[in-house]
Amino acid sequence: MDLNERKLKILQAIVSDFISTSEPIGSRTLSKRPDIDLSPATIRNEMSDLEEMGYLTHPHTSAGRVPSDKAYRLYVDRLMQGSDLPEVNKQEISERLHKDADELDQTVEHAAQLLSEMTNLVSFAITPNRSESKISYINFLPVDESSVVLMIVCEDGKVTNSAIRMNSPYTEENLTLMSKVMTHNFKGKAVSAVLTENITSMFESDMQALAGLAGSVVPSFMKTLEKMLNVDLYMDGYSNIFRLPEYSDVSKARNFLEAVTNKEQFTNVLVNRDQGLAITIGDENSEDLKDFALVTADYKVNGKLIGRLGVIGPKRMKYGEVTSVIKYITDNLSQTFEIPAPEETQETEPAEAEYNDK
Amino acid sequence: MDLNERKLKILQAIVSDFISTSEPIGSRTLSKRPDIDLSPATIRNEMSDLEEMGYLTHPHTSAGRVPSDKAYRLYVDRLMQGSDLPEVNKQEISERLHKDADELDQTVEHAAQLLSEMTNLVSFAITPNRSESKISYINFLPVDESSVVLMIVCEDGKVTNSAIRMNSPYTEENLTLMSKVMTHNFKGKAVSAVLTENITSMFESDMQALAGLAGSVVPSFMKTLEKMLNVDLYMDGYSNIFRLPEYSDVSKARNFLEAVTNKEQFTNVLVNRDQGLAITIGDENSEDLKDFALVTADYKVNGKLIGRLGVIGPKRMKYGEVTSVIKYITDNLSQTFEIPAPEETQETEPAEAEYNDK
DNA sequence: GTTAGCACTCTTTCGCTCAGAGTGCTAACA
DNA sequence: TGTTAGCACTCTGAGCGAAAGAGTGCTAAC
Repeated sequence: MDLNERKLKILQAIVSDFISTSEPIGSRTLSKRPDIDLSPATIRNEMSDLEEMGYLTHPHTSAGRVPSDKAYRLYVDRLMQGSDLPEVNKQEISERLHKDADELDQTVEHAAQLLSEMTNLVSFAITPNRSESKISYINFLPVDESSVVLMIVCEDGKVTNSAIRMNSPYTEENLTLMSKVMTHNFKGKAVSAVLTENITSMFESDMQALAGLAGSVVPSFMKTLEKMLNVDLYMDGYSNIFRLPEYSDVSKARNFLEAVTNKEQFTNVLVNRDQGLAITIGDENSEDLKDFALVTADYKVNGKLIGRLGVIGPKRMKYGEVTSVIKYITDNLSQTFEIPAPEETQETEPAEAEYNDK
Repeated sequence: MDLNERKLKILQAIVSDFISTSEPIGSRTLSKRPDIDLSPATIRNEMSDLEEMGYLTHPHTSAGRVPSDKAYRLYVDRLMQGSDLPEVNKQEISERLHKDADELDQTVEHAAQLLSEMTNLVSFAITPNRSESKISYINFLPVDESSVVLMIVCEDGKVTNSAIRMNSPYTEENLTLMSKVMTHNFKGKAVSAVLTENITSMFESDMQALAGLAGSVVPSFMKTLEKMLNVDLYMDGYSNIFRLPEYSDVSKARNFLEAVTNKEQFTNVLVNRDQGLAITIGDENSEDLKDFALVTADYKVNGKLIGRLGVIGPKRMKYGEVTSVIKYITDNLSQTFEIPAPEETQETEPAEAEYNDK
């Protein structure tokens, strides 16, 4: 038995109808669609075939058909038409992303908010692992007698800092020296590379005076590097899911929330997805997410992967709309932060003028 | 009619029974309690009085009594016995908070996690507004030709940084100069004070060369200061609420989630609470939180308010347990980060030894 | 002042029926 | 041979009434 044109047409109709209604689709309903000119009986035969082939299931004998995970996959790969985003939405996205677009992190949060609003699903954003970021410099700054701040600046401009409590007194000169020694040793190296080095041995060859500081500083330094390997997860729109009929059962809603608020586990899932636009449906996901579908896309700046944005929701998701919103937003993000773009930035002109004046 | 001893006893029994069962309490149930030696009929009379006085309500004629907000308030103020935390729990709290206790922010997140686990409620933590933090120094650091990082260090050791995209080329010397000028002007001043100053005018009297930089830098500086006024909100345990029978109705659960995930609004509520241990119940809260109870407590370091931790849940909350957990955790947090405490910190001894070796 | 008794109310649950939706199969049709 | 009409059958879900259970309020007696 093969998937001929007619079967595909019926399958497509079932999937898209089910996506919008979340009700099992019966043969009579389908036969009324203008694009399907077949009698209910014929449709029933085809449905029966499709069920045998694993594309449809039956909640119970006298219910209509429901798409299987396999059907969603086929739908996404071959059947759905990628809806083009209405111009109004495009405009709204652009406007809301450009307003306050000076800080990447904040803009990404706005993007996630926007995404959950426009899709009515739960959205998320992660920053990539920074293990391959190169260190630009390292600075220790005095705070008070017993604490200093460690600051690590990467070549990509990302700054990480953490407070260090000192076990022994320090002088500002020692701190400066420490900063210089460490910067000298680690500048240009990737975070992951530094983490595997034997740092303490480094200080033996260096100044004796620093050894005292090193006792307090090195463990904190290592911890801070490890902290840089963490992926930040931002989520939005939790309550959206409760508007969907499939979660009118509280225990289902709770399962969803539990899967999704287990940050560590969920982050792990997100980190390990394919790059670019990735859609996973039902059993393509890990066990705890097998009732859901995820759509993610990456945004890049100057070709470098910066982060990942996406949504999670029920398998009967408007894949076409969702992917086009996500793609539009990630593309927009990428453009906004593209660096070699010294075009017509109107606001800056006064500043330039001021500068040239003097 | 006054609240005599017997009425109080009955009221206490009703509130505490209702807290643990969430079922309306009938006169017969109460009469079976060993500590209440009255017939159902007598209890009914008292209940009727208590209802008239506004402490109890009736879901319908043939249902038992349910405490009103007023009753919860009385219960919290006068009737409940503050349960002392079992030693096991105390130990667990101490252990889990001290593990990895070098970074305050992270420890606070752990504390909130712990809190939601132990209370089975939704927990949250906020950092205080830093408008009165004093600036210690300001630093501009080069990243690449077109971007620099602005770093503001406060006297309390908190560091805020943001990326600035430069509209015009800069030299490292200029950056350093800029850092010095700004540090000189703002050191020791509170963030809120700096925000009201006319910064641009400051530069007129300063170096001409800096004016060019100022065009890019000053707006970002102001934005960063504003960012410092933001209060961070961390939340945990969303899914706990779905285990409670009162949220078996999805629409109620959704209302809860919506009230609580509206970060801006919810943060606002949390910021404006009384200091110290604060309990607000039902209509003591704002309209959108009128079905819930909140318990919050502050943690301080060296007498200075550092942050606030708490839970939100149904009004029938185990106030005794919850407050003792929260108090124990906040006290513990305060102690952990108390600075002039160079006592027996065992973990640091190896480091010290290492130091003495050399 | 307390209590037993009783009529009354309201909710919840259970079983039942019935309508509706949909299927699968068979037989007829083009 | 593929398509369709017809029909028996299945299953769900809504609606209904009865009955059980919980609890009250009132009255009258202790």
